[in-house]
Amino acid sequence: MAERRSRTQKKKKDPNAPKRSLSAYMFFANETRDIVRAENPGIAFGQVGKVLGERWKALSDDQKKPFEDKAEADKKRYELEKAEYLKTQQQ
DNA sequence: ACAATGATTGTTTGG
DNA sequence: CCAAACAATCATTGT
Repeated sequence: MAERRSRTQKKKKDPNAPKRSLSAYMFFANETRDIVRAENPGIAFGQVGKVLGERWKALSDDQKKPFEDKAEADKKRYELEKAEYLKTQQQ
């Protein structure tokens, strides 16, 4: 159910498309990518991705908290552009 | 009002 | 530049 669209635009949604915000995983990845790659010199691209995911959940909910916190802040960012987009499109 | 959907976010490496 | 694997997201939409 709900197949993941391999990503990369596929369909249009909105005229200005405010784009949503990032996910905690993105913030976590920003830091982990450094670690994972540091511990796995020469690791393959697809492999790192998997290892990353394992690490992500490997953390305790409290550890993801800091990441969620950033995701939370990013969401606000989206809200802002969304408001602008709505305003613009309404005009 | 409620439910489901879709679209999106960022990272990794390599030709 | 783009591709998959990884996870979250969560706002928008339609009836």
